[in-house]
Formats: sequence, structure tokens, C-alpha cells
Amino acid sequence: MKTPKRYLITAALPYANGLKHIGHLAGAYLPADIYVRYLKAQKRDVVFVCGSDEHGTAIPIQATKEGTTAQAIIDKYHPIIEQNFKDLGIAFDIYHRTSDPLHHETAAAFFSNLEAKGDLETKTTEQYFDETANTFLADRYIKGTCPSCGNNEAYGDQCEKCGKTLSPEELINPVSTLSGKAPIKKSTTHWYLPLNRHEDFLRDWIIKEHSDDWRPAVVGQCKSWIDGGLQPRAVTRDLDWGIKVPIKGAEGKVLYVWFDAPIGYISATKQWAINNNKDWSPYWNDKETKLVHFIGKDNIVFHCIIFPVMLHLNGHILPENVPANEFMNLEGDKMSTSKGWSIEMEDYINKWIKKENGGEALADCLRFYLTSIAPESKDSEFTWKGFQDAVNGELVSIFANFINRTWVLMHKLCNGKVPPIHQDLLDSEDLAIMQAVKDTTAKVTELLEQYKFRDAQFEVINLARLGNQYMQKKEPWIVAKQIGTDPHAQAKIDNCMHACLQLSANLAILIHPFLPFTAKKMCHLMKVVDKMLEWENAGSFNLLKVGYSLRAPELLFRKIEDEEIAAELAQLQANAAAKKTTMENTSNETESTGPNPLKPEIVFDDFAKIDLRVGTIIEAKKVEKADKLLELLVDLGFEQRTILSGIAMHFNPEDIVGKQVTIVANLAPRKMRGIESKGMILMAEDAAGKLYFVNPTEGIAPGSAIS
RNA sequence: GGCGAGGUAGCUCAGUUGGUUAGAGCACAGGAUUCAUAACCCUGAGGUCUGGAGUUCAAAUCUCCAUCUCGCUACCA
Repeated sequence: MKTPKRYLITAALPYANGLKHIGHLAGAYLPADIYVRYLKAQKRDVVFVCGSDEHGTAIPIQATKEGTTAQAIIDKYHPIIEQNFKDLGIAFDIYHRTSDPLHHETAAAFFSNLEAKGDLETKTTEQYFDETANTFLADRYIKGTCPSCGNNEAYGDQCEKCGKTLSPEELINPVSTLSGKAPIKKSTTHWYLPLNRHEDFLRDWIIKEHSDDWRPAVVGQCKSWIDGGLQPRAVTRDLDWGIKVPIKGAEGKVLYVWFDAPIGYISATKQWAINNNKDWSPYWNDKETKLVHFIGKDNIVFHCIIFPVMLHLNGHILPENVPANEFMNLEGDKMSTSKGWSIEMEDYINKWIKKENGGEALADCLRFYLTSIAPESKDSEFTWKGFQDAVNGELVSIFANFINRTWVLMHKLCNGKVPPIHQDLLDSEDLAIMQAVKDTTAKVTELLEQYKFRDAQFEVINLARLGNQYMQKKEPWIVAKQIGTDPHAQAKIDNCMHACLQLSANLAILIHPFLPFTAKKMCHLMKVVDKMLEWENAGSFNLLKVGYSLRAPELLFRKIEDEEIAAELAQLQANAAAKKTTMENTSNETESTGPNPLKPEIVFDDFAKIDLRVGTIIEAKKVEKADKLLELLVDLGFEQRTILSGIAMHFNPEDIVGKQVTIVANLAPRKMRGIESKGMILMAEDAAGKLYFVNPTEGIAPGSAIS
């Protein structure tokens, strides 16, 4: 494999609306950091870019929540997130931000170029508009009842209660969060990226070129998207928070956040180049640059489909690989900040690293465990017990213990100096351990090149294990007792300890990408400079000079105590319970003020237009290929008609036959799943989202009018 | 419902183009040892490879059906 001339490594831009948790860390930032540290140890030309994603509607929303401005929100979270990464040893070459003028300029120019080349289309559509606030409403600014779970606090893009992705049109009784009034539809023009034009390009690039070297989940997901047919995707929005669309007549419009965010990688590179007096251009334009995006699986479509099309159209290079990770769960459930079921990086830093008995070693402990359970091929699970086991059982017992016993013995039996090597006494064990170092180096290198960080780290730990085995066979502490009787005793000890020390130096090099703080501490113990950690030194048994005196032993890690684990588990439960109470209180509040704000007043004539009738369900069956739809045959006395209703999740078809219900009888017919629905069944819904039929208390004749 | 990825020892995961008694690490049990953070080292037990059918001399591996988990997507007047 030819070594690329230079590398550009990106990690997904964290969204600056709140703290980020360890799932994010394990998914993108940690693997990226390991890879970058390895490349740098190889003395490759590499730039590692990241930054805060600060646009999009969720930022102003969060501002409203916290009672402040959007600018204040990003100014609050950007530095916190940046510092969190630093504390955990994630060493970006630049951590930029998309609110920076350089990014605005870069993204606007990107858009203008595509627009000028005719690579974008415009389309006019109807969007929700708030007449009071005189503005179009972004998805997030529309609230309503979730059609899926009945939560009446659902946003236009997602219901936070059930997690369902929504579009504003799906919301029942949509209401503007700005004015509290029902929005109207108004037409607006937007720019679209016609992905459909580029299906062949994507198919050639992904399926033909990368189906072997990309992860199966990534290729599978892409194939699924491409085969399903790509649609033009809006790249602009009606919003005032973001990058202004650089076109006359586009006032009040900004670039859609997903369009501007990935361009953030480019502007971050530019800023890095300015800071370091370099040229950014080859990193994005020279074919000999290897571009790798580290992301979580939720980002696959953006980094493998949309952004590559943008890059392609703008003449840039394409990513060589996009090693997306799956998700990391926590103690049996999905991680969720809003549900309190997560471990924020900030929390871990405060509770473990910044404690008296903490320190950087605890940052490495987290890095170690997260890498050992990295969700590289499937979702994985973080448990506090697992964290304790991994740290105590492998990091402490195998790795750190080997270093410690080596140091202690070396001071006891070799005066704290690197002992000489006696060639004539070298035996097969000595040769085997030397070979093992070379083998492990080769394995780790290969695994890292393939983005298999979990396996690579395991190999390093395993080398420490081999070291323990080697020392056990050699038993220098026993040999020491024979110094009076065996003339070769000291020489044997020297050989063993020399090997253990050289092995320790190799372990420092190999563990460095994974546990940078630990590697540094090992350098301190060995009294060597960081330069020793360069990858080309791995495999060598000449890293420490004979006669060089080393520092006194010092523990690399402390053990994780049972009480600490119990405390974390209790804390987690408490957080979740607290959030739950908050959420319930919130929904209670909304209940007391009315679950939905009252709709605007109407006159009697408006009401009289609605023809409500009592009907009896005489047949009910599930609509095929639909999870939520029931097909009902309703008797209205004068006729029977088919009505579809999205209640399949709440009722069994056989249970509702014979029920009397209230029907909107003069509603315009509507086709769903190929079946025409002639009317609508009225349902009442309680705070818990449970549905109830609205019906007369006693059975009356079908078709009876309601007024 | 469609698509994608998974389902292998109690736990976390490997299993290359189908080929001898299915592997590793934790955890567990027994032994040995004391240089080391009750650490290390050795040995052992533990799996009808989600279920079923098929192709084959031979299936964890290929095909089909079922089932469960995760993600994307459709459906909600």
C-alpha cells in the first residue's frame, strides 16, 4: 500500500447546543484521536480538524429555553466542549467554530460556486408562516401533538418523548412557538441540491470502489439510500440564525445547517493553515491527500452521500474512508441527555479526573475502556462494572503491574540502572520476547491502518501479558537468591531486566496513541524525551542505554473501588428520576394551562360547515404495510364507508368492531396507502397519550347528526 | 411494511475464500508463587454458533423461512 502524501482527518462537528456525552466520545473523537496520534508517531503529514457546529434551529431554541440569545448559547458551549476534549486528551490541530467569519465566507463561496455552475435548483413550496411574528417557521419552531405517541409538546422535526422523526405537516394542531398561534401556509422559494443527478457518480464511487474497504454497515446504508432513489434536498431555510444566502432576493434565508456544517471542516483547515503559516489547498484538492471522516452511524448519509456530492461538484477530493461507529448504550438503555441517562464528558472530568486521587491517568482509564468496547461493528454497552473490570483487571493488573514490577525489581537487583546484556547467556525465552515485540508492533500497525482500534489496543495489552509471562518464567527474584552459588546469576538477572525494560519502552510507544497521558508518564519514568515515542522505534531493543539510571517506581493507575462504582450507578438512577419528574411536571404545567393553546376563535358558520355524525364500526382490519393504520368500515345508517385511522398502535381491530364513534362525515376524501379514506374518526387523548373514542353514552341510530 | 446492520461461552467480542475436537479476554473454580496495586503465572470447567428447513462428502460460514435487537424509511386528517 502506497503511503499517502498527507492526511486530513476530521471528527464530526459537535452541535453546540449542550454538553456531549461519552457515547459521542467513543463514536468519533476517540478513534479519530488514536488514528491521528498513530499517524503523527509515524511522522506523517497530518491535520486533525474539528469544531463546533453552531447553526441550525436548535440553537435559538435552546436560547429560548435558557432565556438568552443564540450567540450566548454558542459562546457558552463552544469553549466548554473544546476544554472537555482537551481534558480527555483529544488533540485536535484546530477546534474551529462555524460562527467564525472565515467559515461564513467559505460556506457562502461554496454555495455561490455551486449556484453559478447550475448545480442547484430552486423550488417554491408552501411552508408554515407565523403572521404575528411575520416569519417563516423552522421545524423546531412548530409544536403540536405527536401523531405517534400523542405527546402534545412534539416539535416539527422530532418528538422528544418517543424520539420519532417528524415533519411539521405531520403534527396535529400545529402551533407556532413564537406567537402561540396556529401558523398559516405561505409559499417560499428555496435552493435544492439535486442529489438525484448524482446517483451514478455515487454508485460508482461507493459500491464499485469501496464495498470492500468500507465497513459493511456504511456501505449497506449508502446502498440502501442510493437504491431507494435520491431526492433533491433543500439547502436553504427561512431563518435568521445562520449563514446568509449570498444571493440577491434571498433576504431572510440562511444556508441549511447540514449544508454549512461539513464545510466547517474546510474552513477549519483554512484557519489551521493561517495559524501555522501553511497552505490549506492541497489538503482538500490534491488527490494524494487521504481524507478520513470519523463519525457516528447517524451521520452516514451526510458524510457518504450529501457532502461527497458537494465536494465532487466543487472540485475537491473525496473521503478515502468513513469509519462510522455504531452507538454505545449505557447500562441497558440508550444514552440520552434529555432523559438523564448518559455520562457527559464534563461530568466524568469533574467526578474522576479533577478529583484529588484522579488526574490524567483517569482520562486514560476512560479512553481505555471506551476503546475496549468500541462499537465498531455493532452497538455496544457501557457499564460501570465493565469500566471497573477493564481498568482493574487489564490496565492495572496486566499493563501497569508489569511496568511496576519491572521498575521495582530493576531498582532492587540492578541498582536502578539499565543493566548490560550478556549475549552468551541469551536463551530462547529472551529471543522469543524480542520477537514478540516485533510481531506485536506489526500487528498493531496493521490493525490501526484498518481502523480496528479495539483489536489494536488488545494486542498492546497482550504484549504486556507476554511480559508478565516472560518474567514469571525467568523468576529474577529467585535467581537473586543464587548470587552466592551461581556465578552467572547476576548476568541472568541483567538479561531478564534488560529485556523487561526494553519491553516497557516499546509498550510506551505502542500504547501512546491510545493512552497518551500514560505514555508520557512512562517517558518520565524512563527519563527519556517524547521523541522516543516515534513509531519507527517500536520493535527495537535499543531504546534504553545500558547504564542509564531510571526513576523510582511510580504507579501508573489506581484501582477503581466498588464504592465509586456504586455511587455512579446511584447517581445515574437519580439523574434519570430527576429528569423524569421534571418532564412530568412540565407536562402537568401544560395541562393546567391547557394541553394545547386554544385555537383562534371561529364563528358559528365555520363550525356549521362540519358535518358530524354518529357511526358504528362494523369491520376493522389492519392496513397491510402500515404500522399505524386501521381500515374501518363504518355504518352511517344511510351508507357504509371506508375510513382509515392511525390508531393501530392503540387498538386491536377485533376489539373495536361494534363501537360507536364520532365521524367527520363531510371531510374531503384522502388516499393513504392506496386506500381512499372518506371521513375521519374523532379521538380524545389523555395526558399519557392514550386514545379514547368519542361516542354517545348510549347506543343510538347510526347516522344521527351531532351539533 | 420496505431497506440496512447485527443475533457465537454468564459478560464483551474474534471466527479470513464452507474443511480436522468453534477461539480470545473478563468473570468463575482449582493449583503454584511472592518481585509486584490480594496483583502475576499455570490448569480447568463452561457453547445443540437465535429457531427451522435446504444445498453439500462437509455449514457458525452459502440459500430460504421464522424470530429478536439497533438504525434509516413509509403509513397517522
